[in-house]
Amino acid sequence: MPATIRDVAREAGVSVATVSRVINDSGPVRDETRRRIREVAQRLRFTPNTTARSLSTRRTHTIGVLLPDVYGEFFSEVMRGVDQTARQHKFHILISSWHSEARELEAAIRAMRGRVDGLILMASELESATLENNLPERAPVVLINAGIDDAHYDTLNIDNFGGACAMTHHLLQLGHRELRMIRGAAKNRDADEREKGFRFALAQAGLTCGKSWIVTGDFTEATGYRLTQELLAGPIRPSAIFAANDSMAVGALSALRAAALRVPEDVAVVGFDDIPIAEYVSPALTTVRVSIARLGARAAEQLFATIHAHGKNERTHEVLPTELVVRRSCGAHVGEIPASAVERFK
Amino acid sequence: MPATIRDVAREAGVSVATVSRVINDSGPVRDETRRRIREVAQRLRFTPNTTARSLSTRRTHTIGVLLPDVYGEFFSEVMRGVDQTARQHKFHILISSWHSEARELEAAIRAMRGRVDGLILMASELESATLENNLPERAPVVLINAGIDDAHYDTLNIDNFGGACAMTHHLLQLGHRELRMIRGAAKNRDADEREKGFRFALAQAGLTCGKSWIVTGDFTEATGYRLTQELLAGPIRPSAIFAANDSMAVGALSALRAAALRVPEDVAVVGFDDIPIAEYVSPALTTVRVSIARLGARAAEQLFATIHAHGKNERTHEVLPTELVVRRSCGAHVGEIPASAVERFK
DNA sequence: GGGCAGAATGTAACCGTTTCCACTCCTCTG
DNA sequence: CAGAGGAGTGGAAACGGTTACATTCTGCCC
Repeated sequence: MPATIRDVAREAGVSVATVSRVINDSGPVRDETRRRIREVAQRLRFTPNTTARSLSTRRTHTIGVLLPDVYGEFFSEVMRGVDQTARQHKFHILISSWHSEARELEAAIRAMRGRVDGLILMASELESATLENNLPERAPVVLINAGIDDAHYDTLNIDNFGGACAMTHHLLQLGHRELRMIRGAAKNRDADEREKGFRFALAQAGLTCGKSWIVTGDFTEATGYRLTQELLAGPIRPSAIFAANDSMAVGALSALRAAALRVPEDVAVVGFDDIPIAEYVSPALTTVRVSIARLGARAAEQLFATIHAHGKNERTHEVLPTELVVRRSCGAHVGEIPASAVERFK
Repeated sequence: MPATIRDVAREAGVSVATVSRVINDSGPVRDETRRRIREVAQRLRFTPNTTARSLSTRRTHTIGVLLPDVYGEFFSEVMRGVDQTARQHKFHILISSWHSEARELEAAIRAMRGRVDGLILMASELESATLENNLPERAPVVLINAGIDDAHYDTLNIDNFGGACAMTHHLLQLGHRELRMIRGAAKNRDADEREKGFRFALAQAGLTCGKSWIVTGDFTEATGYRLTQELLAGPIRPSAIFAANDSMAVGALSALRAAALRVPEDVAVVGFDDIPIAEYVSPALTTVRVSIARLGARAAEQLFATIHAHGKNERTHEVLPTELVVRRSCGAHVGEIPASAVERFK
């Protein structure tokens, strides 16, 4: 049975209030008393019971993170960022993922109630009402890549549109005209925006997006592979394939190799995300860099700002920039394989 | 201010005890009463305060997961498994990672105290005493890939030795004699065991492991790349490079390509882990499959078993088997690129 | 030396549950 | 019909902290 604050108080010959003051460095305590209490606490191996403390203070010192489970590489990177920031603030992380179903998401949100001081929610198919109904009134929430821009919540988005736009523009500049896109999962916000960027850039260049130019995958290597085969089976051979994420691009590379086509000479391939592997595949992948860890870190920072301000601060709506990373797979021949990895989180 | 059990009790004209009985389905309550209480609870949007509940029951319905942060791909896969299992048991997951320093690990363990009912700990450089000192007496703990086999804790390990052994044997059978290994981080248990397997298989074949045959990396693509360059700079060209994980193997492939060497014709390359990308790189990577998600799931299952048995059950020490996955990079030419991804977690 | 401010400390209520125990009705049994 | 036993319920004590408020010390000033 671990020691309680009362044990310490008794042993040190003081009241629990004084012990509490020493533990939390709140209120005045004479040096001598403080020293004695510290000594006793140490001897008794006293650790404040966090549950009791939470009950009393109504703060858990914990944030919740709710992620869709699809994103493999994404997942760990986001968490890396969140974890770093949380550690700085001495907060803990309660994590949960949900699997496609909206009802499951609701359950997950509800389950976090009372356990966390705030929530980071990554959900592209989310409705405002879902949140309202399942959260206690105005709990601090940061939405990552959410489908809604509710003024009540902080939001954080990746500049998917801009990134896709830039990439498409880049391909067009290289002379590619038979562009194809393997977009991400249906109804996924990231996927939608990347497609829009693609279309926009085409339109801007005065090109019409052919009907069969866009096919729908689900962000996995496997669909990248399969859909590339489909694209190759079409009447006109694509000159460039823009996969909506790197995993699918890797699948595409693989399929092209199997079809004995050279990249980038016969077909260019580009991706999105810049996952670590991107610079090591052959040819090194031209892609759009998104600092995923940064995303997690920013989300956490936003959340802590709101938590500390007791929600009295302004809501923010941030869009993280993306960066075009040109390697060999697009045919621009600018990049070379770096001998050392990029520091991925600053 | 959310409704409390007292509000419900008052509104329904019963005592809190009865409400509690209805909520938890404990003890007898007349149907009519139960109905009324349920109705009131719903109307008042009553949700039991988990903190208060925890304080009273001394159970948090939460498990802690402590991971080293190095493993990128690993991380998310382990969590996938843990999450799945935790969900089934209706438990929550408190997550934390520590960064290399043992002291940080201790702090992390202590921080979990009181917040969780049990702990999954992945730590290869862990000492028994560290645990004893920082945990409350005999809390349920499952150690993954721990350096210790303390009889007091459940342990779960990957058959690193067997896997590395099998892979080495495979290479030898293909006729390779100039083998090299890029081992994982120093002092890492996985790395150590894989190296042992490598050495053992060599010895068994009557070969002596040359002094410069083994170089030490840190599990990242970058070191795989750099160390391969080093190996190539040696007096004798390696005939096969065994990277202790797939990420480093990918780095190796990249370095060989840069050196204009063909894989597997000039040099064979094999890895360990079978991360998703492995079958999509070129050439597809021969590797050792480890079901990482399975590892997480098993760990969680063990933990729940112990939690539910209040620690009265037997400690278990399980070793998860590995499987040789032969693709093209070793030169055996057996594999082909599958069109659909393997279902990675069952 | 009395009065007083402020520091140091103590008392006890409170946070929202669970649960032990006591109590009241019933119903059944001998 | 007395008594046992069980179903249904309520009262109140935990659980282990925090904190508002009360009280006691100190030292200082006039």
